[in-house]
Amino acid sequence: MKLATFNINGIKARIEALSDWLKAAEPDVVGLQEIKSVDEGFPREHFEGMGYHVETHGQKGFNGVAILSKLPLEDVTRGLPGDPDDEQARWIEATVVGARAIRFASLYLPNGNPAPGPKYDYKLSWMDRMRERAAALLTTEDPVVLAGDYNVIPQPIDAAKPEAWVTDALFLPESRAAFRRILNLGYAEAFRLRDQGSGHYSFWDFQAGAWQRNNGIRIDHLLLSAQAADLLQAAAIDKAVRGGEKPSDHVPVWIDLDA
DNA sequence: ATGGTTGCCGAGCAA
Repeated sequence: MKLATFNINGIKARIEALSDWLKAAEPDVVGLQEIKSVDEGFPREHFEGMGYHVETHGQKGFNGVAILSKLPLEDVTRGLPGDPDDEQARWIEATVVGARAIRFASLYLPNGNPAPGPKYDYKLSWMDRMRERAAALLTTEDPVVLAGDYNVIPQPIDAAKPEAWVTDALFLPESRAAFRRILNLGYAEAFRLRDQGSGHYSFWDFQAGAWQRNNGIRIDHLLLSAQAADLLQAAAIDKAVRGGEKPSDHVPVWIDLDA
């Protein structure tokens, strides 16, 4: 089973690019981020026509997450628990019903810039809440896959120019420590499990020729519970998507599970 | 330091 995460940066602007990638890569399950659309505005029928079940958790103008799945989705929940006043659409969960059920989340972790400030406080408190939810998910029997735009550069090797990010919310020690605390619950970051090398990125800024200079960062991750990690066959980044027509600033990251 | 770009929508905000 091929499962992916893809921050598409606006579903309306990315219908073509996303559809082209779906046809080429044929993923079974995709977590989307930054759909930047309300649920009613999401082109659900288009992707249903391509053979996917569609579940969305959107809001007007920005944020918004979704799950596309060729297999049926059950027990869909929307929103990250822990703060009833949080109205930002950044989390959706569902159980993928295949030969083996998999609990899958699509998440859009807050950017947090500028740091320090209220946006950074929100990022860190959101990560606390995510850790609580990630811990709760480990008490179930099913393999767990937490896929999304984490807005965290885990290590210096995950940036072409780590020195340019030292004061950025994506790379501050507190952000990286909060990410490690989630891993330490018992999650493995899939790409790092398979590849210890440097120079692999999932995001290149639209500005300042970042793509042309390969000035990227790796911030899109799939976290696997032990049961999921045991099934891992492959993990990869579809870098070439960034060079396509009207690309997102992120590219898809995917895993293959023996499930 | 600044500016550089894109998408949401129709003015700035978010990234």
